[in-house]
Amino acid sequence: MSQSSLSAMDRPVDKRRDDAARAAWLYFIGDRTQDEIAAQLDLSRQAVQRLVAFAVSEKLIKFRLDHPIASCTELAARLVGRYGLEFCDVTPSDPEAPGSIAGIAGATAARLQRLLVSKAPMVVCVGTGRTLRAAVEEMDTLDRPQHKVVSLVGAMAAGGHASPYDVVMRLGDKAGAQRYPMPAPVLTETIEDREGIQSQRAFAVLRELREQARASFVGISEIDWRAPVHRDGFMTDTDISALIEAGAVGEITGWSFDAAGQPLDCQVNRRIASLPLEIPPGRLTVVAGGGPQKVAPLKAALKGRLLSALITDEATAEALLSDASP
Amino acid sequence: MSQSSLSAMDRPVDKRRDDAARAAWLYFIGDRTQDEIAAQLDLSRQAVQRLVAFAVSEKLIKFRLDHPIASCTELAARLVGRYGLEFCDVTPSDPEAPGSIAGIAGATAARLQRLLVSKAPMVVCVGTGRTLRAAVEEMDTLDRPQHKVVSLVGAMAAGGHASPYDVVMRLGDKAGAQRYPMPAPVLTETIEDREGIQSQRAFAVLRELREQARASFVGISEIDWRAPVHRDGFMTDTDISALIEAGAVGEITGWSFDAAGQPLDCQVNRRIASLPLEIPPGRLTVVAGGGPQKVAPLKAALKGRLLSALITDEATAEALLSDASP
DNA sequence: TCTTTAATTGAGCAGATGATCATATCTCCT
DNA sequence: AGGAGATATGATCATCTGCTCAATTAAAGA
Repeated sequence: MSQSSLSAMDRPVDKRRDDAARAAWLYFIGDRTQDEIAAQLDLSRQAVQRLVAFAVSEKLIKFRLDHPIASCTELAARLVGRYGLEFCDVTPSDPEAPGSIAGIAGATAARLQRLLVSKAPMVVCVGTGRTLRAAVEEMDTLDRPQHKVVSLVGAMAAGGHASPYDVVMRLGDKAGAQRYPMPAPVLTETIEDREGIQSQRAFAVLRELREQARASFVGISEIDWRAPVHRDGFMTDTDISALIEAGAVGEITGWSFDAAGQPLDCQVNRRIASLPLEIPPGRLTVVAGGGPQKVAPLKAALKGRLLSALITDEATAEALLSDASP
Repeated sequence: MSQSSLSAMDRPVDKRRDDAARAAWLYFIGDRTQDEIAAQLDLSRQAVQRLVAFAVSEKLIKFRLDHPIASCTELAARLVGRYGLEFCDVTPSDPEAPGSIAGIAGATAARLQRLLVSKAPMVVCVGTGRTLRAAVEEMDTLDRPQHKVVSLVGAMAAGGHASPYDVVMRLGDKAGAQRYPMPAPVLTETIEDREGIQSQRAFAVLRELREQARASFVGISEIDWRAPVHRDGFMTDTDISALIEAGAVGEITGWSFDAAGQPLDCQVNRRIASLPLEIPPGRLTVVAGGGPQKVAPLKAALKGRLLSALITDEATAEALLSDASP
């Protein structure tokens, strides 16, 4: 008495996603109520409600704003002008949720997408972190095996466990591109360890690919006792102490810099295994990030010209333009 | 006692769109309730409700499905196989609203977008009609002054009044591209009229551009007493009678064809001022359309190889694949 | 086979949303 | 200035949606 077809039964997971996509389509694009959809798909209303929620949470259905909000545009223009950026995207922000990265992730996704849809083979470098991770989630799936996605930074802690915020692999999946992860921790135990790891063949490949890269997308973080690199176990208490001592205010791909945006010449930075922090002219270095805790790092990075393009939110943009020095 | 800035007052329309965009952003992307948004923007809850509705109706905010629904994919593959198409997109359809073009418009918009985002200068030809018009609405705004958008068909009725479904101008606006409308009615009074119009300089330009076109996007319609060309006043009762008499089942850019997809050699077609119906190899001719009334025309057009790519909905795709001949 | 645990389902409800309508406000014309 | 018509606003209510919880089913293990 089974009503289901053969192919439907052996792939229950895909079936669920299919149904969710269909329900969400009818709900958002077809503009029907959940009751109507339930009748059409022969389900209960709540089943439909669950499918729609599932589709939204899995991002089978995507929302995109296609209207330049004047105040955001203006902030972006001022940031471009003041810091000589290639471009700057400013998304609205939710005053109630200052740490929310939904908007920044969406805007970053749009930039990544625009770059990667093109068919001419291309190398794109990426860092790690929650923001980039969320951005990749927001992208449409592509199939571009001619492109190469290269990691600027390892996704392993010294202990050997992987970060859940690894970006290369996921971006590789989303874009259908070749993936070049970095087989190294962010921070090695000793300088000798770092030299050992970096003398490996795989590292030379990464360095070479980096030379050809069209753009790099990286996150940015504060250096303090709440620093993500610390929370996620990439750096120990000792490391953080040393960095704070040395005047670090933020880091990009593991490299710590001071309030003037100068990379620190300290013991910790000497053990960082990431590719060097450099923005060769002509190649885009896009920093995506926002939230109160990232204002100081961003201000420093902008001063030190550690980036050539910025994606942030309204509140952060305002803070960056306010003349109050940190 | 005014709270508004100078720039906000002199552009009340943009202000409203800005607010709507912001409210919609907070609602769909920020995932806040209308009450919360009202508190943040210092408006009443209903004002927010209206702004969100406005943003949706004006398509400031867009919904997009990013998941291949298995049954649609399969139908598309079968259509590609049977008719040797370059590609075929099949969107879900709403059984309750068989004439709805929301899905087809979205899919067509995605194709147009993908084509026009690329920066290499490009010529794209378009027809007219409700479907294409809706598709253009769904597109993101672009700025590509290097591209040229060319009309395959005039947007004027014999009486001189313009069709509200003109596509070139709107697509030109959306894409920021150069626009080449056709300065002619769809159907002229006499063959001499047509020859006169077509001997004008502007026509030669259109013909030339057509040669360079990367792709053409056109609609399709039935020829009967409910035909859009009739309803919109492009063709008279006499014309329709003659076409039905001659065995017409559908038309593309004004050119009527029979059930085998052969363009008719009749008096009406001899007075059509549109550019000729031809699909040169290597150049894409995309037909977008769906709904019960378009099944017969589509079947004919597919048989006659009048198209090289198809964008339609699930129900139409099923009908096209069912072996019942018309 | 029986038990335990986990996953699914639908009823019920509280809150969120969209529509209607009466009132207030604005605009344009005389 | 006055008034007709159009437009915007907020109160009210019906409907829609999302959540919780208890019941049921399915799955895994003893």
